[in-house]
Order: sequence, then structure tokens, then C-alpha cells
Amino acid sequence: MASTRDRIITATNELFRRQGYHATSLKEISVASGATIGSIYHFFPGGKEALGVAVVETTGAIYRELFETLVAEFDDPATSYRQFCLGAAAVLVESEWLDPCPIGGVARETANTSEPLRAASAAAFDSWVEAANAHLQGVGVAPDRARSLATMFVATIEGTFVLSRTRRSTEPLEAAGEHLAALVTAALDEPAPVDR
Amino acid sequence: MASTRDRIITATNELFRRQGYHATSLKEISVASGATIGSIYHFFPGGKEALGVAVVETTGAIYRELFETLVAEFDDPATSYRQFCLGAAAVLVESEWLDPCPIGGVARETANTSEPLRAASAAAFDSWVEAANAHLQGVGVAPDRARSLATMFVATIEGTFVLSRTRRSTEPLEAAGEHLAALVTAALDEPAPVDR
DNA sequence: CGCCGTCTAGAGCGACCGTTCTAGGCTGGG
DNA sequence: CCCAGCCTAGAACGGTCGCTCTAGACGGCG
Repeated sequence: MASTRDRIITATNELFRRQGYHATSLKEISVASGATIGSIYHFFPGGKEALGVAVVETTGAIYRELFETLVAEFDDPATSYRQFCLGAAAVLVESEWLDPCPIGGVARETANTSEPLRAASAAAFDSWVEAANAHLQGVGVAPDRARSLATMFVATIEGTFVLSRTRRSTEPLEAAGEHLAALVTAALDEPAPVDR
Repeated sequence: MASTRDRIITATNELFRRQGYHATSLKEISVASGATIGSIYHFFPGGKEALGVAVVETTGAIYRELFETLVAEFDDPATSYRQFCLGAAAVLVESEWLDPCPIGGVARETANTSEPLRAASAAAFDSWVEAANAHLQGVGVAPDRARSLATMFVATIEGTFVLSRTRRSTEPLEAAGEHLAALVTAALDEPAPVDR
């Protein structure tokens, strides 16, 4: 059985994915994790906000690793990004439309009301952009273009999560996979900037 | 002075943009709008949920019109989408990082917990996709490709809002503007599908 | 065995939540 | 002038929130 701390984080992660930050109470987390309120405050003396930061940091690191392993499975870079979207679509359907990413929700709810949570979310997003940037540069995309495309990738993924989940359709993720693949292919074909 | 009902909706819209659905209380809405709790329940007998639906529907319609007028200002379609992103970036900075779109937050918070709010959010997103779809087909993009690109556009916009706001940077919106413009240009150049 | 730091247990705090209720002002038509 | 209607006012409800506190269970080490 996982440690109490890990169970608290895992349970909180799932509750955030289902209903977000503010709609999730410590009592719910207590019940779902099998830990008492006292245990939660023992491991996270900063209360709900500190627990939220820990969840964001943990999930951010896991997803970064997931991206890196998943993207390394394909020889063609464009295929990697398309498959990433299709994989996310499968997760979305299997989980019955749980948000694949608890961080997006936390970020949206707290970007103007909690600096610790905003900063933790920004750091997670930054690490993903950096991972995609490194991958794109590794396959030959010019540096400035790679960073811009990496940012676009992370933003589009987050946006398609919202759209697909709200509309109960994998169509946005499939469309994003195709268009992101096209952008990657274009960036590989013509490494020079295409500014107007 | 605007009608009480309108003031309630406007105030709620702004509070949702700042802090989301669950973090906004009826008391806050009452103070911000200058209407009493009794008035809120008079105009929205369904309570907070019904008020949320009204806000989503109102904002959804306004933004659809905004898109249509804004996109008609430019002759080159690619420029329209780039300018849309740049305009959103300006709004974001001017409002000191208020979420430009209350619907995305509401959708993310309630997609699995309130069917009326989920349905209203989905309808708003659908109407935007339809507006972009109509615009793209109007400038000569093939139907299936136009719909896919329109979906990608709405998803990317929502995603860049989250990323830009969380990171306190307009960079994601600027990157999205460039890449969306490139996708539109490509769709105009080669109307045939580019599937692998 | 006895001790101590780590972790768990659960009652209880004040504050605030969404909601309901009754009563009173205000306005336009008879 | 009166009165019926729509709208406002604000107290009050039960419930739940995040959080604090004290007490005890557990296990490794001297």
C-alpha cells in the first residue's frame, strides 16, 4: 500500500481532475485517500493551498516524463505529436471525461487569487514547453521557431482538453493532432522563419 | 443605469473571469452588482446555477458577434486570426490578467458536476466553432478542413488564455497568432486534405 | 522495558456557503 | 386615491468550509 502522503496526493489529483480546486473539500480528500484531516495537515502544514502546490508539482513532473518517453517512441516527429493527442483522447474517453490535466483547472481558478498556486502551475507549464522545445530542436527545428511551436503545442493541448471534455467529443483532440503534425512538418521543411 | 438583471450578469461575468465559478459567492455578486440577494433570486429562481447558465449564454453570444465583426475587418484571412490573438493579448494585459473568457473556467469546473452548465458551455463553444467554420468556408477553405481548423482555432484560443494568464506573458498568444495564421494560409493554398 | 519522535484520530472552532422567507417600497392603471 | 404588480430589503436557516487542537497509537532504539 502506498504511503499516506502519496495516497493523499493521488486522491487530490483525481478530485481536482473531476471537479477542480475550489469544489474539492478536505473532507472529500480525507475520505477518498483514507487519511484523516489530521494526517493531511501533518504532511501539508500549509493546508489546502500547500497540498495543491504539491499536487501541481508532482503532476507536472509526471507529465513531463510521460511526454518525453512517449515522444521518443516514434521516428517521425510529426507522428509523435499526433499520437500524443490521440493518446490523450483515449485517456479522456476511458476516464469518462475526467480532465486529463488537473493543472489547467487549478491554474485557471487561482491565477489571480493565489500566488503560490499560480507560480507552481506556471512552472509546470514552463517545464513542458521546455521539454517540447528540446525535442523539436533535437530533430532539427531552428531554436526560436522550436520554442514558439513548443508553446503553441502546450497551449493547444490544454485548450483541446477543455473543448473535448465540455463537448463530450474527441474531435477537438483529433483535429489538434492533425494540425500540430502539419506545423511540425512545416517547421522541419523550412527552418527559416515564415513571418509575414 | 443598466437594469438590475443586466448589472447582476455583468458583475458575475467579471467575478467569474477573476476567480471562477465556485470561488465566487452570491454575496460577492450582490455587493459588486449593487443588487440584493433577494433580487438575484427574483431574476434567477434557479439560484447560482441558473445565473451561471445565463452568464455563459450571454457571454457566448457577445463573443461570437465580436469574432464576426473583428474578423471582417481584414481582407487577408490569415491576418484576421493573427489580429484576433493580438487583440486578446492586449485585453489580457489591460485587465491585469483577468481571464478573457469566463466560459472556459466555468466549463472546466462544471463539466462533470452540472449538466446545465456543461451544456451551456458546450453550446457557446459550438457557436464559435460554427462562426469560424462559416468564415473559413466563406474565404474558400474546403468544408471538412474548415471545420477542423475552426475547432483547432477555438481550442488554441482557450488554451493560450490559460497559459498566458498563468505565466503572465503574452508570448503564448503571439505564438498562437503566428501558427494559426500559417495554418489558415496553408489551408487556402492547398484546399485538398493533407492527411498522412 | 521505557522513552521519544512520527503519525493518526476525531471533536470542535468561527466563518461563510447557497437558499428561503416574510415584509415593505415603488409604480402605473383604474 | 387606491391597489395590484413587480421588485427590493435583509434577517435567518441548516449545512459545510478550512483549520486548530489535544490525545493517543505505533514502532525503533538505548
